[in-house]
Amino acid sequence: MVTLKDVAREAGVSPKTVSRVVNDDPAVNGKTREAVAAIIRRMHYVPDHAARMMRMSHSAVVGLMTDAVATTPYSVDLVRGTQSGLREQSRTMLIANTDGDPQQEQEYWRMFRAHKVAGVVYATMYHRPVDLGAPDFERGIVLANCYSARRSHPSVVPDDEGGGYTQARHLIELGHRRIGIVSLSPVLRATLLRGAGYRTAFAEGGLVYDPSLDVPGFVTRPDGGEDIVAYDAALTLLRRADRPTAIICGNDQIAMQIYAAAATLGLSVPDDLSVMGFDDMTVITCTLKPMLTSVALPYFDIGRAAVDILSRVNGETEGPVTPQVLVPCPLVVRQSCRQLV
Amino acid sequence: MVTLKDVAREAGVSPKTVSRVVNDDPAVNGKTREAVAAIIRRMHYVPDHAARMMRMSHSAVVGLMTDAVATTPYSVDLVRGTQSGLREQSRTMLIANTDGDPQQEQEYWRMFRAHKVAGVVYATMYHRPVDLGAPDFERGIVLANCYSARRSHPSVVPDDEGGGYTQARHLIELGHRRIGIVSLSPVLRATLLRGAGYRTAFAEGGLVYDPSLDVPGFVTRPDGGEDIVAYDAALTLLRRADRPTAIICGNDQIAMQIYAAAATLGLSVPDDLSVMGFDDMTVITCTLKPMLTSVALPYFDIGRAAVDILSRVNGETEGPVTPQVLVPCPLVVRQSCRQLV
DNA sequence: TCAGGTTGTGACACCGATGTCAACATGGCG
DNA sequence: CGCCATGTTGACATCGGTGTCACAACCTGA
Repeated sequence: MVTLKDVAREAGVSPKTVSRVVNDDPAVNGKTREAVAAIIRRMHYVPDHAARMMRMSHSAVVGLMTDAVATTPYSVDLVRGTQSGLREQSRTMLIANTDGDPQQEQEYWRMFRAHKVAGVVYATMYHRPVDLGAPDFERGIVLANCYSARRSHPSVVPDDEGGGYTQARHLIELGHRRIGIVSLSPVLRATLLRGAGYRTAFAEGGLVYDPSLDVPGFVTRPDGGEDIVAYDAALTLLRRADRPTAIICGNDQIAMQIYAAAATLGLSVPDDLSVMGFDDMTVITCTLKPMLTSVALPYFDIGRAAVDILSRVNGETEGPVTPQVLVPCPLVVRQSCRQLV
Repeated sequence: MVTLKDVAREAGVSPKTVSRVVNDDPAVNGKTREAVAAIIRRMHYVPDHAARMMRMSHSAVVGLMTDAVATTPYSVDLVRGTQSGLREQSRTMLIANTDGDPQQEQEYWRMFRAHKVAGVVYATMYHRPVDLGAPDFERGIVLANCYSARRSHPSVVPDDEGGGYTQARHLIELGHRRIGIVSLSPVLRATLLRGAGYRTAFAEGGLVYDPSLDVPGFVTRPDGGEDIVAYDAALTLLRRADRPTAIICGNDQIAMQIYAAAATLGLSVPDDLSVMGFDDMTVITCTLKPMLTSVALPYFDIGRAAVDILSRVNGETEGPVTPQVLVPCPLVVRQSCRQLV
């Protein structure tokens, strides 16, 4: 390990002066600065994070605590967004994945304290309320994709209601009047919120909401897992005499099964049936034929926004700390929805 | 911050004794130990990671450097596996995502040095050779999903050749004699290796390898991106008079398009056509109707193995340091391949 | 009873950086 | 010429732990 002292000795100055150069302290003579900087480069000196942190009493690392988000394909973008935001602050990220186990979570809170992380982004896989207990933790905490029922921490969540509205609105604008819905599991908050969005759009467009056209595409097994039943649900919907001309899906996987059901019945997407996805998982949306129009779940932006709020909570950045940030879910138009004449 | 000294004062012992209790040093009287432990709990004392690290000169954190692996749905399992392995060693993980940018990578190497990480797992999105340059970094480095052309670091890679063999072998055992292949981009190492696996299995089964049945499902655009063309490729294959009874896919996305092509031609999977995926992305494999038989890319195991090797490289664990570990790609049988009579 | 060993504990220096404050050189001004 | 402002640098203490070594108290066996 090359240390500050080594550099100082080599440069014939005091350690403090080297420290000044490293930290861009203006109170250093130009000549001295360059001489020292040259030696730093030559010796590959890298300041010791631990020592610095000890002296400064907080670190340039932010903790990311997740239940499973970091490890499911659904929402890795949240990790990317968080990292991207941190990079701009020259910070890095310590990842803790609890798998939903409270004991692991406890451990990781201790770990974060031990590391004196500058703050924590607490993210969940599903948009849902959380109760953090009292993780005696002094620095800022921001919730991502979840929110505190007791409003104890600021949160950043996707605008599911707006997303639902966007899905329905787009189809209505294309002239669809009979629109089926194959939703996520009814227990999810997202389902509830998007439902509200559909109704608003329907009302605006003068459509009546028909509950018989609104069916779940996932069912919960007794063991807590989920089974996708969108294929069968779609078959039922599409065999009706008054079958819908368009189907709104709770996610892109459901859309995949809708495509399959349509194929089974000899219906063409989008000629006979328009399909609207949700999540915008490109692995699916860009692989389906025709490519799937979807509404993106803005995980990347959620991550970035969370980091942003975090630095405000900690007072490192100017700006108000809003208790909840709603991140919009943008429409991504591809080829699966057609204009009705 | 509660410090060691605070606890010591409260307990009426020296800081060193508290330190001993924290570190399970046996040279502490039982009574003293319990008294101190009680106070530690009461005061919520958590040892300062930075101070400890400074004194001990290495940390309990391992760096995970990735080009994009941490942030693509394909391989998050690698992150999970790494974490799982580290957890058993009571370690944690600092994540660095370079997006393939050498400058960012340079920065992150510095960052890892500054953090004195105990080692680095260097993972890539695609199975490929890498050249690390000379990241003057003293601690162990293990490559995951990639390997050093100059054999300068141990690596853990998927057994693509074995995976290809498994795909072909399974279909041959089911009685298929005409097998089409829709592969990944030919520039990928995986494509090459799996091709070798196919041939071995074909030879063993007495089949002749017919190049006209082996077509790429992805093409590289001039801008470097990739377009999936498996649908069209499959249509061509399936319109032949002597159409194959089974198709081996380079990944599960390709399989999705094969399903679509089959549906277009009125062919049923698996009655008229068996389809074999690769990767085992459950988002796809369990959503397709019928569910897709695939060969799993064992990212989780690769992550775990990498951590394992890393602790050997650093001499923390007994065991040989093998220059390259091949992790098998297991067959996951579902409903898309049928036994021919 | 005493030499020699074991156990339990504390004093102190040190890891590598930075904040504080003092010291020194320089130059301008009355 | 004396004095103060300004610019530049270094000595030293300090952050929170742990390694080293000394030391006291207690045991053991001759």
